Amino acid sequence: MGRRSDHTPQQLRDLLIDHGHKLMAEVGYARFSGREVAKRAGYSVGTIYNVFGSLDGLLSAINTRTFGLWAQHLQGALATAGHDRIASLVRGYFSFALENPNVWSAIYDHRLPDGQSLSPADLEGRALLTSIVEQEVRKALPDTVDLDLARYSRSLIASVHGHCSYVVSGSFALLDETDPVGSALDRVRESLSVHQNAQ
Amino acid sequence: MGRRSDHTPQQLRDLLIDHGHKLMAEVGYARFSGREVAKRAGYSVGTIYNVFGSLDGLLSAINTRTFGLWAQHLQGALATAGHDRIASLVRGYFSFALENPNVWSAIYDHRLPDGQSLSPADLEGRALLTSIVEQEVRKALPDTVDLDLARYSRSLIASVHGHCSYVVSGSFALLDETDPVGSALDRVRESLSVHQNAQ
DNA sequence: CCTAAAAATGAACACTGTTCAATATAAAAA
DNA sequence: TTTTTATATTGAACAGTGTTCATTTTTAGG
Repeated sequence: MGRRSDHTPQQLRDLLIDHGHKLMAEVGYARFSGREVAKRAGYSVGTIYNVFGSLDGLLSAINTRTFGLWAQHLQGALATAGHDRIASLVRGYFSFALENPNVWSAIYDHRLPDGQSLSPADLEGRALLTSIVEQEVRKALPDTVDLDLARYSRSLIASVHGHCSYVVSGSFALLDETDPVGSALDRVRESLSVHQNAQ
Repeated sequence: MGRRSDHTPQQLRDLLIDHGHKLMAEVGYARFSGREVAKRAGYSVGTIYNVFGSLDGLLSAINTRTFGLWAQHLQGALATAGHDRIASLVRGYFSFALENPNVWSAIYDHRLPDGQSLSPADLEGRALLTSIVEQEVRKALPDTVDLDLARYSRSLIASVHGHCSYVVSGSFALLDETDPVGSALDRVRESLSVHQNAQ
């Protein structure tokens, strides 16, 4: 076959990402299969390579979609937040991961081969999440604070991420950790308080 | 063949873990192969299943060995530490990961199938690391501090872990993060300072 | 209607994890 | 010493994987 008229190139791209994302949510990174994605989309294996160049390309696109959903989730949490927006942010970070463990984990499970890096489109699709956090961190600190806010925000994200990844991977379950979200939030608050009170 | 006399059961176990750990260091989790481990050890595929029950069993054992080496690395760092033992600990955490990225990442890449959990032997082999940190955190705080030190130590580990995993996975490289170890240490110090000064 | 360009295919290849009947070996019994 | 028994080891078989690419099908333009 060739040049079927049932999908434009863009539609085909989206279709494969749709089915890929669903499959990832169902079975997780370890059981993910490119062949299965093609089958579900009604195309054959080779099409993935025509459209994305490689399986890594599809996986990157799937994960970029997850970043988008995650950013939406955070914006939803902030929209209904009270005065403590930082708490809403941290809770939103965790709740997305816990509600979507397979696609969330896939973000960190997938690593590009040495030398390769994400496409500009993928990078752009993932930047929103960081910028949301940075905006809230800025609001939480006095204008006079002497900090590289981009760097500092990424560091806070890293702290929360560490807690979250222990929860999702199950390392914390074993240790009877009852409130990992609370611990993460405590660490963030401690750091913010240091910089709020600095002169 | 059967009952070869060139290795005792324990020696065979260790031999497979040796070669498995080396292969993991060379190629990383994604390219790891049980067949290849067996071949290098001079045995056939089935032997892995005889000895470890499953490939997950071998992978768990390999990762437990990594935990052991990591704990040794931290003890080495503490042995030559000056007055700032917390800094040595955080730097040791990072330097092990950066010097052994493949085996370090494999700890988090490998996840047991749903319902399965680590053997008691594996759990015990991994506990040392946490206990080393807990001991140092205890030393860094006044005896009067009102904290669950086990929980609190795990939370600090999670914070450092988050920074470290961003470095090893390359997420931070992209963002021109020049000093992730410094950021991690800053967050730890901020938290400790809050509890050192509390009354 | 014909042709040229492009999209879609799927067989082929080299790998993977896992199982398990068959086999080779060592230790125990005769 | 020979025979038997128990068990450690094997590797073919199976069902899957990612990746390539010559072949085929379809569409669009002349």
